[in-house]
Amino acid sequence: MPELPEVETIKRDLEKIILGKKITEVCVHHPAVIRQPDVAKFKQYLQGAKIKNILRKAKVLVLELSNGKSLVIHLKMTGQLVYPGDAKKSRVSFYLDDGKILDFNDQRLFAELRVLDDWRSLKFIQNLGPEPFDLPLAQFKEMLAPKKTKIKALLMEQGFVSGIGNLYAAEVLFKSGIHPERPANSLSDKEKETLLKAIKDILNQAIKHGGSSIDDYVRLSGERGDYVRYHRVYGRQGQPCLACKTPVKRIALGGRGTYFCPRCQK
DNA sequence: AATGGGACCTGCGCGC
DNA sequence: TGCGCGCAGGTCCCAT
Repeated sequence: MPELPEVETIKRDLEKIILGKKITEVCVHHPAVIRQPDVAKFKQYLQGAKIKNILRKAKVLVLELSNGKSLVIHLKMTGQLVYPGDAKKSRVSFYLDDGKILDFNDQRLFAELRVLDDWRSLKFIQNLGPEPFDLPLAQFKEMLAPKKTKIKALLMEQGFVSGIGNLYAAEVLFKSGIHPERPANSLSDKEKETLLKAIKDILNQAIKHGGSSIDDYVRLSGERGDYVRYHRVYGRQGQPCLACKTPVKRIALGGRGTYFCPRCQK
């Protein structure tokens, strides 16, 4: 569930709270989430290291450490970082030199934790398309031109643009008045412009409100993200469109729940 | 090349 | 009450 705005929110929360702190001990309660290297080395590389820098690439968090290595975290769907934690239902607990715990939770065990020498060389990172905020309109138009794929599927492709998932894809298409099944190359120049603006606007607004707490996502403090209040279509099937009162429709697109207004989105 | 489906997992809410 | 089932969606992988 965490998409760009949620991960960015966590990143900013982490910067305020744990930047500069030292990891004194790592307790791995569920080894499945440790993807690289093995658990013993994972712990060894982290223990005693200071958190020197925190960054986000698409939906991935990177904690650069004083020993030159990096802790790379992909929360996937149900991953959470919580501080201060109590190590009760966490998959991994990071004990910090302030005497408190940074807990990593993940109900469904999809998340991926790695310690790497060079996070930039991770294949997933290498394959990422541009971040929407760094994307000029001319380039966006060029990128869409040869694509026949349904626009919503394309927006969610991390190699195309990075950071957008199912929820924000639905919201930006509603705001743009574009039907999720439109072939990407059928969008007019005007629509492409509207769409890129909607992407930037909505992601920015969502960051401003600390992201969207739908299922598991919470901020570092455990607080919920407030952007749910501003959702127009996501999760609202059968309810009246906030613009025209037509019931919001839900279809399956690429196996994903897709919400849209059949009247406002053409 | 693009699309669809399954796999990875678990907990929740639903209908019976 | 309790069971089985579908569903939730980020990403990879495979088949068509």
